[in-house]
Amino acid sequence: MIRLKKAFYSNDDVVQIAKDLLGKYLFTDLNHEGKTGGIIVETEAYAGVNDRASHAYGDRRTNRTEVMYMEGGVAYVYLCYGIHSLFNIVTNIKDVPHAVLVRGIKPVEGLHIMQARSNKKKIDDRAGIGPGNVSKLLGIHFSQSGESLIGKKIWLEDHGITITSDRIVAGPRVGVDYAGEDALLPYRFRFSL
DNA sequence: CGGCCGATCCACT
DNA sequence: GTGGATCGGCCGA
Repeated sequence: MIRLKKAFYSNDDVVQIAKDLLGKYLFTDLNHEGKTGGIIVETEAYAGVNDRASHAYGDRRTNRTEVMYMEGGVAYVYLCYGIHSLFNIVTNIKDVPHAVLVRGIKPVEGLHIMQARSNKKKIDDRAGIGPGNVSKLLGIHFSQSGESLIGKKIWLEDHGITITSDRIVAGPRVGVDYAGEDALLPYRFRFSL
């Protein structure tokens, strides 16, 4: 297994990164609660200032979105619907606000810890589907926006799983109807185990 | 300062 | 299939 390094995140093709992230392992080890993680099974790419679905559309620099303008390899986490923290992986170079939303994981590591964090009866392969659920199981909170993905709290690993393009299903992103034509872009990627 | 709304989830019908 | 929960961020005044 190899920890993903800076170079992986600094690539300028956010759509390619969103596809490459499928099959990678996402781990957290927060507040000494123990290591938790799973395999990324669904992602969405958000392509910066020209993407109407992105929070950074039109070069909107605010306190919240400033994290997306950091050099690739940090977490952009924000509150959605007043309840859910959504976890994104910031990519590209400094001042180019690209990001990939992690929409689903297959739980693998620290299942009992995830169980305690969730309201679910059982942590199965479906428990990590949905971006709100990803953060909930991993213990990620929007206050952790800006956290490095090269550190010891949140990180990604390559375990040699390769998802060939014929196994990847692409489609339009979820919940972005307001984005006009950009809502139709096939920037959502999934695969089945 | 007030009002609107969202990259969602879950319980309930 | 549907509607309620719930609150920070953004924008206009």
